[in-house]
Amino acid sequence: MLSKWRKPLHSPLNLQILASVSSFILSKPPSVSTAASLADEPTTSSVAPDSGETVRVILSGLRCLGLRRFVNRYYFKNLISMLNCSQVDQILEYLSVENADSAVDFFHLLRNEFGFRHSRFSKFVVLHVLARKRQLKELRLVMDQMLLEEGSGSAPVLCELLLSGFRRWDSSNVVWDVLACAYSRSEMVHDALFVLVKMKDLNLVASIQTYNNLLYKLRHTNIMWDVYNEKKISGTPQSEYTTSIIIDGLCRQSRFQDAVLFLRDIEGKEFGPSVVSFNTIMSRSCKLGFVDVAKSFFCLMFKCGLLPDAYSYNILINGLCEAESMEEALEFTDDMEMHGVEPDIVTYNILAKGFCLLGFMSGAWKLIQKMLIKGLNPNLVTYTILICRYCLVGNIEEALNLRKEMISQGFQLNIISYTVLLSYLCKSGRVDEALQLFCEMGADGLQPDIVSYSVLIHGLCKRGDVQQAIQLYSEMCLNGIFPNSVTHGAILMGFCEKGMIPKARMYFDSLINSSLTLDITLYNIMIDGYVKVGNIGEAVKLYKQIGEKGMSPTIVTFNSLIYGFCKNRKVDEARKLLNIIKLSGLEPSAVTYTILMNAYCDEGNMQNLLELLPEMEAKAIGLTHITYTVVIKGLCKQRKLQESWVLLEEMYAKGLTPDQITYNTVIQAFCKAKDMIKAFQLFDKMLMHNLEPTYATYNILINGLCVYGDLKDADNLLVSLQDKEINLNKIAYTTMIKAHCVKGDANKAVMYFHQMVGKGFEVSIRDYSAVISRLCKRHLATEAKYFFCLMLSYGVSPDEKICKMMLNAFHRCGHLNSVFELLAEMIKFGLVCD
DNA sequence: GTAGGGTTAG
Repeated sequence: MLSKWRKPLHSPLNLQILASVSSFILSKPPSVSTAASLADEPTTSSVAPDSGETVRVILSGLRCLGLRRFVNRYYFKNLISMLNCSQVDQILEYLSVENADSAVDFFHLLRNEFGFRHSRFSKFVVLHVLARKRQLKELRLVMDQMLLEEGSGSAPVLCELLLSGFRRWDSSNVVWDVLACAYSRSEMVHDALFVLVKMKDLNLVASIQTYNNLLYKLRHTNIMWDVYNEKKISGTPQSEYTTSIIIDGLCRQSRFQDAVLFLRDIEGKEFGPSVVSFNTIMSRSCKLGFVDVAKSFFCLMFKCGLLPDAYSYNILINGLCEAESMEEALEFTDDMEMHGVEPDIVTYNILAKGFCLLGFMSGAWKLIQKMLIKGLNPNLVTYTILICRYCLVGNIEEALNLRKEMISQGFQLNIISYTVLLSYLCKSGRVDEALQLFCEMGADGLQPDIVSYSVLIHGLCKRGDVQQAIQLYSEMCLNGIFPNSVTHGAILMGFCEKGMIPKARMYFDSLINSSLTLDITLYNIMIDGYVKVGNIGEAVKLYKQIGEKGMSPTIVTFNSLIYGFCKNRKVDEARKLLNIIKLSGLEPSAVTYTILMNAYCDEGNMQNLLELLPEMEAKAIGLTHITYTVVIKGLCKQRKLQESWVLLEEMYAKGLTPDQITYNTVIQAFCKAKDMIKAFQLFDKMLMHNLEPTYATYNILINGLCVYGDLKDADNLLVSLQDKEINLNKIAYTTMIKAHCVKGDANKAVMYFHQMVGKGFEVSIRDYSAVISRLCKRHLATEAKYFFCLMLSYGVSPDEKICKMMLNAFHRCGHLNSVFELLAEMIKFGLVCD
């Protein structure tokens, strides 16, 4: 009864099963004594059927009834639910010979309806059955499921089992091959390589699909060549994808020249350059910014007798759009049509993005009209491109409206479109709205992924909510999504921003030591954390470690170090780093120069500051709005107010948008120059440009009026702001209080003090101290005493300094009773007095 | 082949 494809069963146990099974098939009921000898373990109960008997009874039932009817019988159902792994192994092994279809069905039935956890042996039995039946799709599914359960590093165990238990099974080659391929597909590349080595030992040949898959996964490493050479030796026939994967790999390894040589080398061979290979190299050329090179390859395709497909055109059009050569992109679109290749939805999306990049929203909309006329409907990508654009220019409301429109058009947003919205909500500080949207996403039935989680975790950390971020992080892990270095970077930054440097460092070390997340950005975040607290020493140590770990610093690394030296007033050291940047083959950025300029500005060294500008120009590094602000700050310091105003105008002319800090800088300078009229003109200009003034803007104006203008005007300004329900921070009030104290108007000071407390601001001993000290200086001892009592009534304990100030004032004003009262209070508070 | 996430400056 053994079929030809099947290895002979050799273990004694299997032989016994087989013996009993054949007797069973011949309709002879198995004797209890035979059954007992088949049991894995001695039966302890005389009522329950022993193991071997159960197996035989089930096999008998299956044979007589067929699976469906069998499982509907209560008796059998009950029996199945009591099966153990070894019994299932026996049943499946038998069925694989007798009735392959029912082996597979029985396997699935146990797993899906009985929640049975199959042994590796059972899984391999079914995999071999599927391989024999050439049911490759299902074979891959079962294999994927198996590897998901086995996890990384399981290859040795599985190979051992294949070798010991299935070596002579038919279709063993297919199972080995699918195993290698599944490991590769499931990102367990080392396991895939292990299987490949074992296959070579067994003289089994892997399929080209497996080789291509593995090559694809390894295309960014040198191991790619080992696999490629192995494939050549094994004699596996090439496919046209193999060459395009190699070319893609070389491009990704920044070996563009080698990729071109490889392409040239394979010309004329059986699988010479294909359209796919050309597309790959064109795509890479564009990504490297060499659109012209891509164009030459495009022409070369014709010369090689190949016709570009829609992909080729789209790649080139996309490259042209990204290089902002919109006109040429449109020309190629026409050319595409002329050559009988119809522009598809991807072409239109690429062009729409091109218009968006140039800021021509109207162009994008017109294009969509044209697309509709051609009978092509916008898809999710089209909408996402538009949402991105609205967000980028800060118009999140319009982006959210577009979401509503999408829903009304019957589109369900996918994870990517939601993540765009989440990201920009977080970036503009609207983290709570992002969390709300995140919930809506879940209600839409969308599972958040690593990117959407990371966006929110980052948003929370940036806001200082590390605790909540960690909660979300745990939730993510519980959902089976594992953090990557981007997620870790967010948490690390959260610790740094909170000033929890030792904790950040511990976290950092654990990440770096795991070597799975060796990432330069993590170094940059940690280095920046150190320099922000002034610890340039540790920052430099980490910088040195970067090289030791075989990585290279980026311009961000250097910028943070330069910032650190500047912060420690070692501007010369910082400047030296500028040369080291150039020696490391990196280019300084606008940020590099801005940090240095700011340091020179703080030193009052305008000459050095201004000398950097032509250097930037020579390197074609554009000034950012922050660079301008720093230059303006420098000019303001030199009281060159007119020039700074001119620069502000120049920014608009150059398409840069001055922000609140730019305006605050110039406004403050005009205040200091007692030119409150110009200060308020700038304030109006700011409003005209739809710039929301910050707390600092109001504080600067209030302080300006208090110190350099008329205090009454300051009172009026505060009232008018309060009338407009504009939020002010504590500094606005302390400024007013200070000014009135200095002027000696204690009543007004008291009034603002009460307003400040009424707004819920926390008032510290320092705030009381500031008021009391000013009042004491003006010999207003009674008023000072009022604030002192107020402080005690709010439960704020006095310190020695404040008491001494008051004692002096009382003495000077001859308030002897108050002196004694205060001394009594001081004793109560345990304050020593001489 | 088109859409999403991280680090630096005032």
